[in-house]
Order: sequence, then structure tokens, then C-alpha cells
Amino acid sequence: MSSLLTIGEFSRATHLSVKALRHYDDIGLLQPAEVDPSSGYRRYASAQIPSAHVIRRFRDLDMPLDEIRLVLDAPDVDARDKAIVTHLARMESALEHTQATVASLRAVLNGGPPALPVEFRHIPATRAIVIREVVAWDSAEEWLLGAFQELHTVVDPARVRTGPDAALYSTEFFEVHEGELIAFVPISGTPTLTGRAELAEIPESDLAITVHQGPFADIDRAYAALGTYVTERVLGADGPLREHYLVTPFDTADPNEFRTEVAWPVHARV
Amino acid sequence: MSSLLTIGEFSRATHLSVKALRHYDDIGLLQPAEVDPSSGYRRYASAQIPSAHVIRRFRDLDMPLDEIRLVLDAPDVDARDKAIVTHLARMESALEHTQATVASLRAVLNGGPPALPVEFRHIPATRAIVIREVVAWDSAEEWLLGAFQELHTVVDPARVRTGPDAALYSTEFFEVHEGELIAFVPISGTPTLTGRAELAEIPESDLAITVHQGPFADIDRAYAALGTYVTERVLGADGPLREHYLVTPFDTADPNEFRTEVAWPVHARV
DNA sequence: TTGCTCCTCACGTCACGTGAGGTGGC
DNA sequence: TTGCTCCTCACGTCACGTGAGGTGGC
Repeated sequence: MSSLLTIGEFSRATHLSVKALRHYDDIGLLQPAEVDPSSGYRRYASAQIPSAHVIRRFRDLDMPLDEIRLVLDAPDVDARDKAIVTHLARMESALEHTQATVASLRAVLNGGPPALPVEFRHIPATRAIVIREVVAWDSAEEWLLGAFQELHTVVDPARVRTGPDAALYSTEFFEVHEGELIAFVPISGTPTLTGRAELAEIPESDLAITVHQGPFADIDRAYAALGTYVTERVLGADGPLREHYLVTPFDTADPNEFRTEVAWPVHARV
Repeated sequence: MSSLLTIGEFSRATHLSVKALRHYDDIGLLQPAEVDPSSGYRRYASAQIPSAHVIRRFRDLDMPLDEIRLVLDAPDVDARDKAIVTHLARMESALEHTQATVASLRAVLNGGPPALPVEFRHIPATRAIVIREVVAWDSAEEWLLGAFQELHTVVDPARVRTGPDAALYSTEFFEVHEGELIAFVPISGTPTLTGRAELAEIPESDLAITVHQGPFADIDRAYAALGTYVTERVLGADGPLREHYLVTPFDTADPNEFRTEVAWPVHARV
């Protein structure tokens, strides 16, 4: 009996607020060893302090409670460590992302970059092998990498490539941050298809095009230039946006070397 | 007229979702250049794209919208840059904090640390100069540093110190993460007071005490040891918790060298 | 016995996302 | 004219925080 702590004592021993402890009880993440049935008073065992500490550390790292639950419920040490390592890896990439954003922010502030030149181009219908899927905004970069890796295993041995890797982005993808992406490689001939790859014809299109040089985090500059161009000089048309990957992570490890054409559909000039 | 974009086009040009754009309109952060009075259709000017980009970059860095508003509304470049630099500094310290947490997490996982030894001690009433204030959890470390700096300017020239820097933490501080802190330095004699410093007597107290070695981020281990000890061996008593700062940032730049006594009030042993 | 600790609702916060149900424009 | 784009509510999400109003325990 004296080995149980009140919620206040447990709060002091764990540095978790009383409100947070009640919340963790409500959602079943950390339930008191005993609850007085008449008063509802919560009593915690001192043996629960380590679990509380694990929760606190991970919350400090912004791990969602549902994931913390997985760590605490892990059937063995291996499973637990795997969950933790996964989270640490995600944190590291978030860190890299933060650093990249800070860098691009500094660039924006040190005098906005010069406007990108925009050209008009008609692209005829193109035979291609494609992988298409509905993809969420945050996972797009990873999804594209996987898709191109898969397409390369089909295209490259058959030597049928007629242009760089490219992708179509549904307008929905930008507007609700989830929508269809089509990764494609233009080809001639008819290679043997495997996996998710399909044969398709990319429809002809009139496009306003600009070239973005540098990491993908900065590509919104290209979209800005196209949006401005389209609205001020020509008429925007319906249809997916398009990116052509001229220099990619498959070619160089330095993001500053990446070159991407960004294309916005417009009405043909008469 | 043709230089205005629909919300969908603006979304594609800025990579902000339509829902987010409507939200920014609702709260007055980024309002369309024009709204059709009959249909309610929003029309954005291409000149608004740079502002949208600034919003997106900062949201990527988790800057709250209210702060972004300050950046956008800054009366001149200097004020704007100051707001940005402030945020970057905060992000850097958040980064350090993350790295520290990851480190301590790894320590916890590499076999939990050995239990800390706890001793019982009676401390008599102590004359001290104090600074007291209601402080929020997140600003406690900074507040204490400032308070001790101020106390030192009173205590050290007068050569009246009789013990290390110390602090009392109200139970409220732990339970609702905001409460009274009292920073104090035990003294003899009567120095001349300045600023926030007052003379006070710290009441006598029976305490369970343990020593924490290392950065403050890990101090919850000491609280855990005390909480366990108190609940399993003696009776906890009311009253503030207490920390004695034996080796501090004033003494060394290496957090691993910090030594802190943590004290939990208990009933006197009979 | 006082007053401190604990309790349970119910609602608020932040930055949007998720539908429902309906209208406008090419 | 179809259907795509846009509109406005109203409510949900996540991890608690903020009271209100009341009870229990030493």
C-alpha cells in the first residue's frame, strides 16, 4: 500500500503533468496500478516510473502517442529497439529537411533569386512505360525514386529509352496534397513488362516550361515562375503538370547539380 | 483580369493546399487580391506568390502562423530579418535539445542505468537571499540562470555565501508545469540588496537526497530514484522539492560534469 | 475542521483535413 | 449541357490545457 504513489507524487517523480497522466490513463497508454473504486483516486506503482520516463523522452521527440504505445507494447527487446531505431532514422531525415529549408530560406532572404526564364513548347504524344498510383504529398519523393528504380530495370536492359525520366502530377495532388502521380520513361519499341510497369501513351500537350537547378526543396520557385508567366502572358489549360528529370539522384549525390524541367499546361498559341 | 489566378492555379503555383489557402484567408494572413462578390470566388494576383512562398517555408519549419504574420507585416527589412533570425536561433536550440534527448534515450536503452543511492538528511533553517517568481516549465532553466547571475552580483562581493546555489520547486510546478520557483543562495550576515533579490529564511526540512551527475535533461532519473525510495521506504511529506547545484554551467562548459543534489521532502524518521 | 488533493465533465487550442450539400463558369 | 471548380458550413484530429463544480483524505 505504501508502495503506491498518488498522481501528484507520480507527477513529481516522472516530470509528467497531472493532466497528461490522466490523458494517458484515458487512452490506455499508462494506466495506474490501482484505482480506488469509490473515489476514483489513481494510485501508481513505483515500478511504472520507467515506462513513464520512456513516454516522456519520446514525447520530447514529438513521437505520436500511438507509436509510443507500440514501443511500450513491443513483445521483446528486438522489436522495441527496431521501433526506436525507425523513429530515430525518421528524426534524422527530418533534421536534414530542416537544415535544407533553413538554407533555402536564407537564399530567399538574401535578395530574392532572379526570375526564371520560361519557354513555350509543344510536346507530341509519347509512348512510354509508366507506373501510376495515388500518392500522398509527403511520400511523393520516395515513391518516385522507387518507381523509377523499377522502371529502369525494364527500360535500360532493353535499350529503348527515348528521353529522360519524367512524371505527371494530377492537379489534385497539389490542391489537396494527395492525388495521382504517373512516373514514366519515354520509349520506342515494346519491352517486356514486369511488376507495376505498364505501357501507355502520354497525350500531346502544349506547355510553358522552365528549368529548375538545385534541390527539390526549392522547386517551388519554378512553379512560381510558371504560374506568373501563365497568368500574365498566356492562358492556362487543364491537365496534369509535368516534370522532366534531367539530372537526378541517380546521376549525382550533390543536390545542387539536380536539373529538372517543370512544365505547366497552356492553351496553344495561335 | 487575366493576371489573376484562381485558387486552384494559385495552389499549384505555391504548393499550398486549397484548404490551407482558404484558412489563410479566413484568418487574414493571406487574402486574395479580389473576391467575386456574387460567387465568393477568390482571385489571387501573381504578385502574391512570393508571400505565399514565405508562408510555406516557415510552416515547413513549424513556425506558428501568428509569427509568420509578424514577418510578413514587418515594417522594414531590418524588422523582418530580426524576426527571422530570432526564429532560426530558437530552431537551433530546439535542434540541440533534440540531439541531447536522442543521446539520453540511447543511454536509457543501453541497459537502464543503475539505481541511484539515496540518503536521508535533516537540513536546518537557512538564511538566504532569494529571487522568487511563477515560472513556466519550458523557461525554467533560462530563468534560473538569470536569477543566479543576479544573486551572484549581490553575494560574491560581500563574501557571505555559506553553501551552493539552490532552488525550491513548488509541487505545482511539476503538476501543472507552471508554478513558483525560488532561487536562493545561503548566506550569513546582511548584504546590500539590489534588483529582485530579497532576504528570506528557508524553512528547515527533512529530505531524501540523491546526487545527479550529468546534463539537466537526464535529471528525471534522480527524481525517479527519490520517488521510488520515498514510496517504498519512508513517508513523503508536503513541501517544495529542492535542488542544490554543486557543479553548474558557471563552473564548467561540459554538461557531463554537472552535479546536482535533488531533494524530496519526507517525514522525519522516528 | 480547514484546505489541499483529487475527481469528472465540457470545452478550448492550433493548423488545418474531411466530408456534406450546393452553386458558378467555360 | 456536362462536369469540373469553387463555395460555405460543421465537425474531426492530436495531445493535451483550461476552467467549472464538486468530493475525499489527513
